[in-house]
Amino acid sequence: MSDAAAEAETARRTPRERARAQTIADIVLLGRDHLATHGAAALSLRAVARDLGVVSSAVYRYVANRDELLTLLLVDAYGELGDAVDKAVDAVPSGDHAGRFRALGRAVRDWALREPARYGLLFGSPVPGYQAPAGRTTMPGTRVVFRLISIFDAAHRDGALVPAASAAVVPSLSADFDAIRTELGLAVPREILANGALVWTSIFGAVSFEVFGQYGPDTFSARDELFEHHLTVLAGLVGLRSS
Amino acid sequence: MSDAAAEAETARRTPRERARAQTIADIVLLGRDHLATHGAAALSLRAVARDLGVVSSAVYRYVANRDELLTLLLVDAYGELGDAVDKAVDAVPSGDHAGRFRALGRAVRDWALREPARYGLLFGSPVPGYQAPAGRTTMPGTRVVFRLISIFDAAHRDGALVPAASAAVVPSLSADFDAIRTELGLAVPREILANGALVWTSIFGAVSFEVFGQYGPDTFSARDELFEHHLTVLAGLVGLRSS
DNA sequence: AACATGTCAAGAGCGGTGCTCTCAATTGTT
DNA sequence: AACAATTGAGAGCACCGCTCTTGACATGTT
Repeated sequence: MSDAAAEAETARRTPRERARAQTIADIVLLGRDHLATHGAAALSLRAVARDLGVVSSAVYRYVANRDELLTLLLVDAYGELGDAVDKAVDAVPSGDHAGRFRALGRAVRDWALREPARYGLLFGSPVPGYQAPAGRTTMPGTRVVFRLISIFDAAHRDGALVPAASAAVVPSLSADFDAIRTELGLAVPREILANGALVWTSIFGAVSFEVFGQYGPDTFSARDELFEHHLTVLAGLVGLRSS
Repeated sequence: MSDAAAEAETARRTPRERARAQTIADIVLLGRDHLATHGAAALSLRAVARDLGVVSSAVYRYVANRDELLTLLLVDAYGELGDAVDKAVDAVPSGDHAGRFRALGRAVRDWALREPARYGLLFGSPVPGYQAPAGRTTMPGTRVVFRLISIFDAAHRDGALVPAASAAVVPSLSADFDAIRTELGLAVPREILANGALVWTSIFGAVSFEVFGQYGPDTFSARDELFEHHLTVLAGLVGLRSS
């Protein structure tokens, strides 16, 4: 056991620390509820304190300020989305790359529709005055996109990507994608990666429109089918033949 | 002149009404500034009153409540975005359909990057507790998408859409798109329309990622080129050959 | 010119928010 | 049992949205 782990273990041992960790966990849980029902911008420490059965100033013993709670909820939501995506993707055989892609897209959409307020916290307009601490949020925040890229890369290594007539990538963009390729050790060519970036943002564009109510209430009655159709088209953009 | 217009003209005539309209316009202007700097959720009537040089309760003479001001700002922003898009599209010859499509996409992105907070109000997470009155917002809110569709339709009528191997549209979706086609009097086939819906959401997905800071600060240095590349790919989805 | 009407800004006040500080009580440790 | 760390409570500050009342002002009519 490492020193840090041992220290953490010791810290967990004392009843004080255990109680403290439990209280923080409760606060996050209550904050999650409050966030889901009232939205991110309306998240109120006082309301959390009320639900916790404690006076407002007491929660500051456990959470530095509102931004800190927001950060906790952010990593909490990122983690849950990442878990949902991983579970959905892992349920599809590793050889079925198109199936895994579709599973990822569906998992994102399903989670977003189930948790609209938390999705809004992650991918909606930034909370005014709040800047997410990169050190604590980039890691959980990049899980899903890394998973998506790994699907593309695995498909490419398996020779499962049909070479499509993809648009050429201008030199300045090539530098960006080449940097990503070397950093992540990818074999997939940069043209696919460039289209993959569009696929990535397009999934969230479609999901955001649905979650944020940009489609009118009546324009689309077959929203599941619409999203499935979009997934099919997007899969084609990277050369994934639908299974 | 219609009765309503005559009535409006008469109402405008009285100095009282003129002053009142001017005050409301000032409030919207100040609210726009406040929105741009502090975000939608932090929009404060008191702050607007301060900037107006008036006590807080006085603004309620002109604007019913915070939601009312939000609605005014919403239609104001929709109008400005629509104007920017129309201007950009009209600057391209009507026969250059691909050029008009790209102009639309660029106009949306440019406006969004110029006005991130107002863009967030239109296309970001909904403001908690606020429900936009459909009767006043759907009309200005659908200008851009109608313009996009009209570009697709004009290109189709000109025979400028190269028939691509587009995915088949399932029956339940066909009903939705056929309803749109008849309602708007479109000649473009539903397969193109289905891909056009994806193009529509994808543009906003890409723009939202950029405006809301979902790309890390370092992942893409050539963002203009990335968006141009995405436009090229998206144009191909509806069979628009880039000019 | 005098009056009645309509409109306005101002102020007080309600309950809510984030956050800080002090003080007393509880708790775990020794 | 005594000590020290930790905790909750309460008061308080400045801000918010919103309502109501009051007094001043301008307007249009008589």
